[in-house]
Amino acid sequence: MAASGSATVSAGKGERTAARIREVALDQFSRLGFERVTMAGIAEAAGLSQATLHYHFQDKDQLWRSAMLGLGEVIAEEERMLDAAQDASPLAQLRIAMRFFLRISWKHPALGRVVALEGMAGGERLAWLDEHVLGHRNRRLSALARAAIEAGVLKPFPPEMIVITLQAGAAGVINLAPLMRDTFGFDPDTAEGRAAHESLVLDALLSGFVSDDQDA
Amino acid sequence: MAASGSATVSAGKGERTAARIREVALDQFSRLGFERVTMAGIAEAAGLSQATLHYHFQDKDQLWRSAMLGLGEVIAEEERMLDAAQDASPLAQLRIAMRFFLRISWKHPALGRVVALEGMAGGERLAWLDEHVLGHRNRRLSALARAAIEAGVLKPFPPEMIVITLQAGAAGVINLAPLMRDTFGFDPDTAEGRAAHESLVLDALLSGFVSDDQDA
DNA sequence: ATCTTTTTTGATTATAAAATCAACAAAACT
DNA sequence: AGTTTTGTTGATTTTATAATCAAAAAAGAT
Repeated sequence: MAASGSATVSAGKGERTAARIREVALDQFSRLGFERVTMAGIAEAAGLSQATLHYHFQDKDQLWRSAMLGLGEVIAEEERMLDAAQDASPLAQLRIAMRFFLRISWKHPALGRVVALEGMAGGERLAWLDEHVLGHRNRRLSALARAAIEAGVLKPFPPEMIVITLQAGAAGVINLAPLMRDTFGFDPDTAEGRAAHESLVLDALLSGFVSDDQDA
Repeated sequence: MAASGSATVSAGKGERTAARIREVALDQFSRLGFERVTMAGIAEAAGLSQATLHYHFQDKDQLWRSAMLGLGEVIAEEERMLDAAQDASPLAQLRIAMRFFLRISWKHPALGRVVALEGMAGGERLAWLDEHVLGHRNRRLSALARAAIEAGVLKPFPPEMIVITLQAGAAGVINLAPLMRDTFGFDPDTAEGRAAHESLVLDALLSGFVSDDQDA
């Protein structure tokens, strides 16, 4: 077990390598999906032997879960931001959430990718993600959308669909950056690209759902 | 080689089983991605032996390509529809394309899934898809968006981003139906769900990109 | 400095899936 | 009918990858 004579501050060697493994694993899992990723590939990218991975994580499944919990922390941060804005209007909170989603999605593109990958496939891994990482936050956003509809400031579509469409639309340009490069020779991941994207999401994507008699 | 004494009309036995294999393969590949799918699994679902698959298709890669060309035909149909509407305004053409995209996406959910899956991963398969299936159509839509922007009817964001956001947003509810079921207990794939979704895409998602001084 | 625990590794095993092949069956052709 | 071509299969080989393990190296404690 973790014996630490000195303070909890400096993470022992073991915890540091485990963290590095998780980081590499999250990147690869999110980009390629569970089965395209190999333990050997992660080991190589992390500069370790394959056996070391199995020392720190029982098996590939455990490593996947552990990597995903890293995303959980990012989402928890978003939720704290929403807590701080609880007095704002539902629409204002949604805008805050979307803006934050963009920021963390560019910083941790793994988030949107994982949602897309596992959200399509269904199955056990999705159920686990829903329970441990995504579900609470998505239901919270859905409740905000419902409140905004009831207040007459959002168009009356199923709030679940609105939330999913907003996220899928916002993540599209980030997730599909490889496709955009291939198809258009256009790389959205630049300073100007990100700025244009933020404006596009807030001033076009989101505003399309705002009722016509409101100001966008 | 294909020796057909009688007319080209009746596809020989070989072509019929090849078609069945392609059909099963497309469904599985799009749902699960390339590596989660096994030749044995396809063979079983098609009621054939694994060796038969290798008789009709050299290897798994060839089978994948062949299955993807099935999607190419669906897209070609969309392009013919656009050809027929060439005199309409760019915005009207985009609306037509979106409506058609929704129809085929609900009918062939493989399309959006494959785009999401390979568009994120990048690599050889994406490059192949871009060249043989997706690229032409996406660049065409992008040109329409650019024209609409120049005409002042769409907000001035990078047209490539607009096209990707529209498609990703529209496909979100379809692709992520499993997630929606897990998270919200909400199944979008019903008659009412599809109707609400079509309206959401055309009257909220797309209209968000229309300039404010235009009528949506 | 010595001992103990933690961490890492090379080599090996186990397993699952792709690919091959020789033989057999069905269809098409004369 | 007999012959050739096309299609199908069970059994086998090959290959890629997850998982294990005994031994070594490094870190930490006394």
